[in-house]
Order: sequence, then structure tokens, then C-alpha cells
Amino acid sequence: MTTMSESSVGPRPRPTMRQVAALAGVGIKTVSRVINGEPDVSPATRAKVKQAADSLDYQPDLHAGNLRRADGRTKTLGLLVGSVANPFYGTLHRAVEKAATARGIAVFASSLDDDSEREEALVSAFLQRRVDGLILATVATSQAYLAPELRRRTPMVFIDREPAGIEADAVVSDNAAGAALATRHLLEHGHRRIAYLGDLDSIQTARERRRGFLEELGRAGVATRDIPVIVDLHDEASANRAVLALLDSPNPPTALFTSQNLVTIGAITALRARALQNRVAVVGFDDISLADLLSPGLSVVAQNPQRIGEVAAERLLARLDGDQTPAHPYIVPTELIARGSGEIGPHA
Amino acid sequence: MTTMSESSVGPRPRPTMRQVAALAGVGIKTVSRVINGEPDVSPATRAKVKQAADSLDYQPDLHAGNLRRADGRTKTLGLLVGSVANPFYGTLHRAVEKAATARGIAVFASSLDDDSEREEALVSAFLQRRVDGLILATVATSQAYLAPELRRRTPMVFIDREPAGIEADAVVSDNAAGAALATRHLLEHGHRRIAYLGDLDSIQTARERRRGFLEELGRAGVATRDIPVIVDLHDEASANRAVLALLDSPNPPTALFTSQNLVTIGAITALRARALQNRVAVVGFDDISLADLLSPGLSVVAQNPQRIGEVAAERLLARLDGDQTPAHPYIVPTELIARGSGEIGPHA
DNA sequence: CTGCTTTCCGACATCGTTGTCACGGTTTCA
DNA sequence: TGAAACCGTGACAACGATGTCGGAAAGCAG
Repeated sequence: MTTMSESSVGPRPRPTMRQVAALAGVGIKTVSRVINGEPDVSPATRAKVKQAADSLDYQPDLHAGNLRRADGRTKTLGLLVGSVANPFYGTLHRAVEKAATARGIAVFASSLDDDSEREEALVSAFLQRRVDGLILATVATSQAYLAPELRRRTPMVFIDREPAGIEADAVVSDNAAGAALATRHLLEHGHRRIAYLGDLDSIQTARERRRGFLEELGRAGVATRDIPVIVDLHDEASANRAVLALLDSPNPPTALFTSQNLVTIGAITALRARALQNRVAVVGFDDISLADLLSPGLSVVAQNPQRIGEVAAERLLARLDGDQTPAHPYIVPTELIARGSGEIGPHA
Repeated sequence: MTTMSESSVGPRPRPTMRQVAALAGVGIKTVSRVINGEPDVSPATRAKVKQAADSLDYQPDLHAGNLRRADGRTKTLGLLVGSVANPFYGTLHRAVEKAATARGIAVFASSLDDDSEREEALVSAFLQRRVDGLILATVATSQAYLAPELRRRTPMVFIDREPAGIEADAVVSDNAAGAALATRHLLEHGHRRIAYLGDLDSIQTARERRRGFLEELGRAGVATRDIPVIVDLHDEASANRAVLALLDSPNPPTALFTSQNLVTIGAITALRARALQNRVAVVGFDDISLADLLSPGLSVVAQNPQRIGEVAAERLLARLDGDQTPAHPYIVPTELIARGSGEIGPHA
């Protein structure tokens, strides 16, 4: 008895075009034409087919169609970022998604978490799903493994870091110029003893920022001999320790340039621990939400993740549309936002 | 002349199993066996095939295989969130992704942006790509349109808000209890005139939070007649204005309960504008990064987006593994984090 | 050497869709 | 009035893989 009632509401298999065709009393190709909005179907037939499809809740199988379709496009794109939980990449992801969705393209997103081991596996997962293009924030030392895919004309845009071992479009912040901007700002406020607190030196962007910092000091004629340059800080705790050590040293810096979010936060915490947040200047690389509500407000060199995402998506879509211009890097400018902490003068 | 050199490095078409088979001198089915690690292939043949596949950079087409495969699984899952740029959903996304990737499942993510018009279209895009399951933070007033899909046994887990019009698993924060928690905290610190600042009343979770607030006041025997309850605030600016108006009123509140991130920030900004941040207590719903670096530190009722993502993924994967238990809601507890702003006593 | 398993492998149909083509029926035009 | 053009439609192969099944070769017992 339950059998009967169950079978009446039980799981209906997902309908195929063939079943829609049978219900509408037409050939399968006609259904295909109606579903895809192709011409040469009489209005009456069209209506019949639409009704049949609706009554069965028919959803065409995009991938089956793709198998046969001439252009072979899956209307799908792969996005590899550091972590989808990182607001920087979240904003970037949103921008990419916006451009993609406008063209009916769905986005696969994956997090790399600085694990170069996973990079190739995740890309392979995208490729097996036949994405139309890739947007990649890579971390491995070389992207040469992508060369065959590049030869197959799979559009590929690198973000955040430039690729090594292959030639492909890249959209990156101007890390060196941004760091120089921050440095000049501190110099202009009278600082000479500016400490540099950097991320892992294995990261290309981290090295770029350090280079920008040192070069700006050089341009200003400041001897870099006595400048504390500390690298390989990758989290809040290590940055905190490093800054405390600096502050407690015989000749502490009058200003800090922190090259990354977590380092910045660790540094601020350390300054507060010594009640020096209003006496030691800080400029951080990368904006932080609520930075303006801190006291003093946090001055930063802000990247523009939204713009990076927009440009990357624009490049990828252009390639998909047949753009054959040579690959080259796109630089997205950074911007100095003064909120207080960077405008503190030097105190003996 | 260029023709020759170009053809040698020119784009090679993506190889198929058939081509790997030809190169290895075996049948196509044997290649299939090797690629999928099936038994009954001699080690010698296996090696030959592997080498051929490598030399062609063969990547199997997951979707073509899927068409024929018995279980019909695409190893793909759809995640619909408010916005991938929102850190709350970013964290949740990361947790879902982690569980999925561990099983070789890729994640499609899409942002809804409170646009109920897009909801059905985005779900349809997922369905046409034959995702194995859905995790959805919905916004439309009814999810009845998903009933046919539910009958087809497509696993589906709702997050953040419970679905309307159908029965399905849901993983949500305990909004009412969390609001009550915040309210009790303020009551215990002696406040009686607590203003409520809420999000759009059309949002289910916002209504729940308001209910929790009012019920807790009721339990404490506080007359709600004179309690300012302001709703339909959805951004920083409107919250700011509302709080300024309250502070300038004849009988201003001694404490604020803000029901959402942006509202909280708008409220804090308003308090600072009147230099009252150390005299009027605030507890916000939802944690904010850097909340502990503000002065006073911001007390909040924190949700646990990571846990929500974990539970949602666990439920979905269990359903994929055949779990048939009846659908029901899972409640993820909230937590009060005291950092200062919520512990300010009432000032006349 | 025969007959039986076991091992390894490939021919073939098939998954759900689209591209090609041919067919019957109107309409149009010289 | 006949040919040509067009419209609406469906039969069929094909896309790249996997499931089924049968068969050749090798191993083994009698």
C-alpha cells in the first residue's frame, strides 16, 4: 500500500531530451532546436515542446551537449587563489565572478593555501573538467608544467604573481612602486630609521616589496647599513615578536614598514604592548578593514583586488573571444591612504 | 617556411583516449583501464599506456566519462552564498571546499547579492552542469521551485537561513539565542534602556534576532514600550544616521545592540562622532576582524561560519553516501566575546 | 594432448546531446 | 505550369568516454 503512494511521488528519473520529445510527440532534434532557441520551428510546435519540457522539469545536460557542440566550450572557468577565506581574494573572486556570470560562465574556485604541492593537482582537476580558461594565483617555483596546456590555446591569466617558466598574461599590483610609495611617505615625515618587516623571502611579491623599499632609501641617500630589514615573517605571532625585539633594542626604529596584513597586525599589537602606537609611525602594505577606526588610524598602501579581478577577467574573456596579442603583464597601481599612523613624526 | 616551424610547435589538439591507444598500440578500453587504475592489465601494457599518455599530456575528459559511468557522479558541487567577497561566506566557503577537495570534489561558487531574481537562474546553471549536490544560502521567499530536484534525490543543504516551501537539511546559527545572549549581557551590566538596531525586516534571520532580543527583555521583566527598536537598516550610512538621531534624542539609550556587521560599524562611527564610545555600551551580532584592536574593544556575539561550512559539507557528503535520515535543521551555537564595549556600565 | 580456468585484452553498444543531411510540403517566380 | 526556393522536421552519426561481453593466449590438471 505504501508502495503505491510512494511510487506516485517517488523519485522520477531526470528526464532526457528523448523523453521530452516523446511527450511532445516530436523528434528529438526539434526539442534541441526549441531548447536552444534555434529558428525554423513553427510556433505551435515550439509551444508544445516548451510545455512538455516544463511539465517534466527538463534541464538540458550542458556537458553532454558540449561533447558534440562545435566550439567545445563548457562555459566554465577555473580560479585558483591563495585562499577563498582571504578577503583580498574574496574581493578579487567577486570581480571575476561578476564578469563571468554576465556571460553565463560559471566559476570553479579553489584555495592553494601556499601549498605548491597542490597546485598541479588542482589545475589538473580544472583541466579534466575542461574549463574554458584559468585565472591563477600560483605559488610553485615554476609553471612550466602548464606549457602543453598553453600550446593548446587554453587562455590563462596569472594574478598576484607573475608566472615563471612560461609566457602568459599576468595582472599584478605594482609591488615595488607601492613599497617605494610607503617609504617615501615615511621619509617625507622625517624618518630615517625605518624598519622593514617582510613576508617569506621565497615569495616573489615579498621580494619585490623589499626591493622597492631599499631602492627608495637609496634614492633618498639614506644609508641602508643600519636599517633593520627583517624577513620571513608569515604570521601575526612572528611579526609581533620581531617588533618587540626591535622596540627593546638599543637604537629602536622611529617608523615601521610592514609588508603584509598579518605582519601589520602583529606589529600594531606589539606597539600597543609598549604603548608606542602614537610615537612610532607605521605604514602597512595592503588595506585592512576597519583600519580607519583604529587609533591612530592605520595608514596603508592599498592594493586594488577588485581591479585586479576585473582586468584578469577582461583579459581572459578577450582571449576567449580570439584576442591573439602577445602575452604581457598588466600592472594595477597601488594607492597610499593616510589615516594617521603613517604621519607620526620621528621621536628620539 | 614559417609554416614548417610553426607546425612543429603549433597548437596540438587535445588528445583523446583513442589517440593514446593508437600511440601505445593497444585498444581504447585498455587505456581506460589504466587511466582508472582498474585491474587485469599486465604491468608491461600498463607501463606502455602510461608512457603514451604522458607523452601526449593526456587529461581524461571527466564529463564524457560521466555520461556513461554507472553512478553518474560529476564530483562537483554547487555553493550559493550571499557574496564570495563577504568574509563570513569566505570562511564558510573555505570549510566546504576543504571537505570537498578531500574527496576529489570541485566546488562551483556563486554570489547571490540579495537578489532573489538571480537565485533560480544560478541554481539552474548548477543543475545544467549536473552538480552532485547543492549548498545554498537562499534569499527568495520560497524554495518550492526546488521540489522537483529534491524528488530526484539531489542532496541539498541550506545554510544561514532555513528553506521555505520544501523540507531539506539546514545548518543555521542560533540567531534568537545569540541575540538573547547579547541582550542578557547588557542587562547584567545594568542597562535597561537598550536600543535595537536591525537589518531589513524581510530577512528571516534579522527577524529571529529581533525576536531573541525582545523575548530576553520580556524574561527580564523590562517593559519594551520605551525601548527603541529600529529596523530596515542595511548599510553603514543608514545605521550611522539612525544612531546619531538616537543619541541626540531627549532620552538616549545607554546601550546598543546592533544586529549585523555593517550596522555595528555605522553605530561605532556615530558614537565616535559624539565622543561617546566609552560611555555607551555596544554589543554587535557577528564578529569583525580587528575588533579587539579598537578602543574600546568591540564585544560581539560571534557566529561560527567555519563550523557552519563543516557541518553543511558533512551533511551533504553523508547524503551522497546514501544517508536517508529525515531532513532536519542543525543549529550551530553562537558565542559571546567580551572585549570591552559590551561591559561599559550605564551612564545617566 | 585434451579440456578447463585464468589472465589479458578489444569490439561494440551506449550515455545525452548537437551537426549534417535529406525529405516532404508550400510558396514564389519566371 | 514547372522549377526553384524555402520551411519545418526527423533519421543518423558523432563527441569521448565506460560497461558488457566474448575471445585469444597462457597455464594447469588429467
